Amino acid sequence: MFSSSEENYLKAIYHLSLASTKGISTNAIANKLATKASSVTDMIKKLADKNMLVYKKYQGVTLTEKGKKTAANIIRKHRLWEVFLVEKLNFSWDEVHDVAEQLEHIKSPKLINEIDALLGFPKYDPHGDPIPDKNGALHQIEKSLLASLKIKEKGICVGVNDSSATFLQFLDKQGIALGKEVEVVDKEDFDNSMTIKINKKAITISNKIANNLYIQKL
Amino acid sequence: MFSSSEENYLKAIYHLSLASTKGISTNAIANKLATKASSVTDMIKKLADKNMLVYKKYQGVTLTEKGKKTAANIIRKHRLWEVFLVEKLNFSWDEVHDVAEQLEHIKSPKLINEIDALLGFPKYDPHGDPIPDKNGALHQIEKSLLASLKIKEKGICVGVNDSSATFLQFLDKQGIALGKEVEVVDKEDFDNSMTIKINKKAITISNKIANNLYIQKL
DNA sequence: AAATAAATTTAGATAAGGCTAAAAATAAAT
DNA sequence: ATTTATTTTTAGCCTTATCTAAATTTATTT
Repeated sequence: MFSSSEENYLKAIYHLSLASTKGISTNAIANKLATKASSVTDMIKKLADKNMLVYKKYQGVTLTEKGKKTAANIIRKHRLWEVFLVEKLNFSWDEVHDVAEQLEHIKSPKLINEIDALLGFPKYDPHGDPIPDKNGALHQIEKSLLASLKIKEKGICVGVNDSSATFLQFLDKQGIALGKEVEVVDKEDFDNSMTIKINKKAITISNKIANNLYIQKL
Repeated sequence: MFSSSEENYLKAIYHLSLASTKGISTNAIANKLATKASSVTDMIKKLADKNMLVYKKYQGVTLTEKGKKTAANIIRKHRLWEVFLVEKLNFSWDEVHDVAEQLEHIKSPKLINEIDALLGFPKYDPHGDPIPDKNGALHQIEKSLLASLKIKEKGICVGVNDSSATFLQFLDKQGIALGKEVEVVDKEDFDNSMTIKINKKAITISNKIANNLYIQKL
């Protein structure tokens, strides 16, 4: 059994591993968890003792298969709870993160399996992120950043790269939601801003926005 | 904000206070929480500093109004989660306690209010215990221990005094459930066992059983 | 009322998780 | 190839929540 703190480390390392093939550095973990490098060193020693990851001094860490599976299971719980909050409890997608962050640590296999069933075994969370299955496998769909689309290309909004409340609320205000169709109308070389058509209306968004919205090309 | 540990102390003291008019002793708390008296002394000092209870050395403790309200709110969460688990997630009444013990510490007013609404604002948990309202008020119904009924008296099962899995499973096996009608057919002076009629069948139960089942007299 | 028993508190330790500051190792730059 | 900068680790300390053992207070007996 793992403490909430250990689980948070595993989750952070798992997320960092997706974006890198090399070992994950102490500093990267410290940064992700808003903690200090010295604290990370202590914890990764502990997780290495528990065979959750491989650690060689000064070389960063790599999750073992057991570590990956454990982390994926926590992420599975987090994302299933997010779906539950939105689908059953009238939470909006910008309100779910902090609560799911607590709920993911509840220990009860039956609980999460029943939640999964109640929701009809969803495959994606409210932000478009895939929900790992019971074995920890992820079925990622083909998706591109909106920023990478060329003029005239069309696609469906399928996910966000930033789940902060401010960004999500901005999308709400602009009428941008998962499942909606967008078309790139124009791109500006100077600042990489782009004009897109969504809800039959043209709106202009900055490059920062376009770099945080995932599209499935049509 | 309170730690899970602080919340558990408040809850334990609240429960003990219901069964006693005097201050709650250090030992009683230690016993309830399966911890040591010295640990209790430390914690009640901390809770006294936070104005949750009044503590005078060697004299036991009494919850303040704030302490009562805080404790009632935790119990409210516990019991609402129990109802949720039984009503929505196919848990049986002997499976809910440990999970609710974890869920009661989740911090999110919106979460528990939405759960309450989803369940239709229930007034009792699966064991027949009343759910405190948002102000911490309990609406206890009139109930008696089955052991106190005389021969020929009838009533409806409305609660249990012991929520352990073994006791609840025993009740299941005997076909005893909340809402069912029982009649005392006979009582044995020697061991205080009694024969009751339930589900149109007569069964004999020990005094220990009869002392853990609450009845609303008819 | 004094002596014994029981309950409670204090003192000192421990473990988990985190921090700061200093030391050591690795990486980058001249 | 040294020097400098950055990263990582170690060492020592803090807090929370425990515990054991000893000391103290209250309760109970004789």
